[in-house]
Amino acid sequence: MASRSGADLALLLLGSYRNLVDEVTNELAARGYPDSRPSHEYAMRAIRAGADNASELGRRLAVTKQAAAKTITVLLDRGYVTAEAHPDDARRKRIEITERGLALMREGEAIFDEVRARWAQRLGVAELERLEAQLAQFVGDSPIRLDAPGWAAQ
Amino acid sequence: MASRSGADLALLLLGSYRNLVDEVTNELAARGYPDSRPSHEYAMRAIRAGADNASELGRRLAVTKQAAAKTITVLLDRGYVTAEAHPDDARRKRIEITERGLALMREGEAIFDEVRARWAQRLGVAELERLEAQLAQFVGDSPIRLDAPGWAAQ
DNA sequence: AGAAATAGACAACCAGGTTGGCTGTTAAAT
DNA sequence: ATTTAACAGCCAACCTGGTTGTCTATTTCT
Repeated sequence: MASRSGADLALLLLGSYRNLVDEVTNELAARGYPDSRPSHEYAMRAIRAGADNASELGRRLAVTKQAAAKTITVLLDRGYVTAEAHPDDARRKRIEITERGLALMREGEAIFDEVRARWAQRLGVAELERLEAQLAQFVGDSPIRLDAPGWAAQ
Repeated sequence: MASRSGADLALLLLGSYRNLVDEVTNELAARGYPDSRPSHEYAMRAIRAGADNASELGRRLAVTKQAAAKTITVLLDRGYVTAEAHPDDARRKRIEITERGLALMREGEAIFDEVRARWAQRLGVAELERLEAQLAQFVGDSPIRLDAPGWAAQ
C-alpha cells in the first residue's frame, strides 16, 4: 500500500478526527451531558481564554459575531454561561462560565485526555508526540475556524 | 510542549484536514471549477466505485438516500453526472459520470496529490507514510461518513 | 397471487453558518 | 467640543447539507 493518494490522506485526517470526537461526545452523553457538542467545548475554551463577549468570540473562532452570538445563546439556555452588562462598556455583555459549565469542561477534557491516552497506548507515547508535532507543522497558527456551513463534509 | 491535551489533538487533526482541503478547493477554483466542493469529489469517487444510484450512494456515504439524492441533483445540474432509467430495474435511475465530471475528478486528484507531495517533502516520504499508517489504525474501516449536519464543526 | 422490501420523490424541518441593515455606545479626528 | 468613525449587539432573511416522515411504483420473496 506504498503510495496512498492525497484524497485518502484527507479522509484519514477527517476520519480520525471524527472517531476521536464521536467517542468524546458519546461518553459525555453517557455522563449526563446528552446534547453537548464539541463546538460547545471549543467555544467555552475560547471564552475561558478571554473571549468574554460575542464579537471577540467570533474573532477567535473565525466566525461572524452573529454566529458567535447564536452559540452563546445556546450556552446560555443550557446554563453553561451567564451574560451580564459589562461594567465599563455599555455596549458589551460580559460572558462568564457557570459552575455547571466548568464541570462540563472538566468532564470533557478528561474524556478527551482518556481517548488520547488510548491512542498513546496503541502508538507509544513518543510516537504520538511525533505525530502531533508533524500535524502541528501543517496547522501552523490558524485559528480554530469552525466556520463555513458544514465545511468539513463538503 | 511535552504532553498535549486530547482536545488539542482533535484540533490538530481537524486543522490539518481543513488546511489540506482548503488548498485543494482554492486551487480547483483557480483552475475553472469555482463552486466545486470536496464532498462532490467524495460522492463522485463513490459513484465511480459502483454506487450508481441514490440509495446505494447514500449507503456508501453513510447518509440517507434523500441526502444522496440531493447531492446527485447538484452534480446533475453542474453537469458532472447524468441520470438515465436503469435498463433492468424500472425503480432505479442509473447515475453516470460525464466527461466533464471525469475531468474534474482528474484535476481534483492531481491537486490532492500535489498537496500530499508537499507534505512528503516537508516530512520525508517515510515519515508521511508512517503518519498515514498510524492514522489508519484509528480510522479502521469506518465508511466515509459525511453525515450529520456540520458535525465537524460541532 | 399476495406480502414485504426497495428506489425514488416530495415536503417539512433543523443546525450552524452567512449577509445586510439597524441602534446605541465609545473612541478618534478636526 | 463637536463631529465622525468604529464597534457591540440584535433582528431578519437566507443558504447548505443534512434529517424525518410519508407516498407511489416496481421488484422480489414465499
